[in-house]
Amino acid sequence: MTNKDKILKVAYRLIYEKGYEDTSVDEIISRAGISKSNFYYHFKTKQDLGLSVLELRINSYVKDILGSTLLNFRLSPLERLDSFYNKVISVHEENKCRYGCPFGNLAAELSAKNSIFRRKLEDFFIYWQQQIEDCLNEGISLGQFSDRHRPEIFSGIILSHLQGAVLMSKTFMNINPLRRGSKEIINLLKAA
Amino acid sequence: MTNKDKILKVAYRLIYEKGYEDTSVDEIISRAGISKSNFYYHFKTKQDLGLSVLELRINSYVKDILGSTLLNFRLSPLERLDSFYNKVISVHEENKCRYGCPFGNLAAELSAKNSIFRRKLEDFFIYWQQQIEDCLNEGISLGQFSDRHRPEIFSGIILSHLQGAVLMSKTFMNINPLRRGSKEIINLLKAA
DNA sequence: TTACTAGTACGTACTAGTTAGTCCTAATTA
DNA sequence: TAATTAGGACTAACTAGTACGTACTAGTAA
Repeated sequence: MTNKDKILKVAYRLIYEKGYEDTSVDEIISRAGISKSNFYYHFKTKQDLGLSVLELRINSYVKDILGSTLLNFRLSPLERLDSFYNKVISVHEENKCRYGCPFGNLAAELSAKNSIFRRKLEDFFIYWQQQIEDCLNEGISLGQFSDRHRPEIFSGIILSHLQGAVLMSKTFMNINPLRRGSKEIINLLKAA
Repeated sequence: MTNKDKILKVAYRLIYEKGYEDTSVDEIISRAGISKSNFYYHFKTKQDLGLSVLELRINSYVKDILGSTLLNFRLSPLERLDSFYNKVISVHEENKCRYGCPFGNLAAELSAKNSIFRRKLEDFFIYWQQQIEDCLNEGISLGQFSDRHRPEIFSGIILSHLQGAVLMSKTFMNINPLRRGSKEIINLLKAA
């Protein structure tokens, strides 16, 4: 593994667990076991690294989380949404609900004071919501979901609720807000 | 106005707009026009101040925001919930959606690393959700809300969604996630 | 020759928090 | 009445530590 990869790997975890500002370059290089000059050889600034880490997060989220659930087109729309919620729940349970959503955390911390991070997050949220909307649309045409809820609006509710529920689960240190909320949303969608 | 009140007033705003860690004691005393030793005369530590500010926030939120809307019992349950959403929307529009929810922000920033803040926030969120649940229960018995949604569960969805929607509105710098989401939730509740 | 790595020292700015002591008022005491 | 004491409110100067980032030397490997 190259030193650059070591930096990215360490920062990937630290920024998620402690937040961006609270993760220092000194701690990253110490944990990666490399020199500071080497850090600044690979990354122009701390923000440069932070943005790289965010892109990595997005890519691996799309591939590993969404790809096997919401974007797994071998599943039906209902199965896709359901498995997505289950996957998110199991990830947060593994972390004892401690860390919240990597994107929501960065959005809360940085979107007011750093427009570059804000725009990257905004783009990803828009993409994410669009995937939910597509799932809802297909589910409605297949008769799996009630047509009472307009996908364009309801996808926004699903994404917002997910962000808030993960935050509540983190604050309560308990998966129930996310588990119960997601279950009820699935029920709402199924209800005729 | 006493120096202690000046400190509280300045910190009240700064902690909301910039977050807790990003608000330094130096900036607080500089804006309040007092000395650092005076700060530490009135507050044992920065956290001591932060907790005082959080309590102030909670009290004034209950009094000024909830008191005139969700807890204004001269209004019907539907009017209470509707006016609550409208109030939250107008507050965030005044801030150009920049700052997010004062409680959600602190929860995202601190609940993983400071259990005192976390518990205070948890208590308030529980209280908040209970007030929503009471509103839903009364609305159902009056026939204003559909009995399809169990208040105990749906109040959690409303609170989580609100937190997430405010965060999305902050990230998008646009009130629509909150406005459209809240409107749809009201519709869901009204639907027979 | 170019890419990469280590090490060390440093600069500047900022952080929370401490120290020792001043000023003023009000109560107490001779 | 006059001296003394206690304590609240306050301050300038300081400590000790951390942050990001830079400068420079020196070395390794494809």
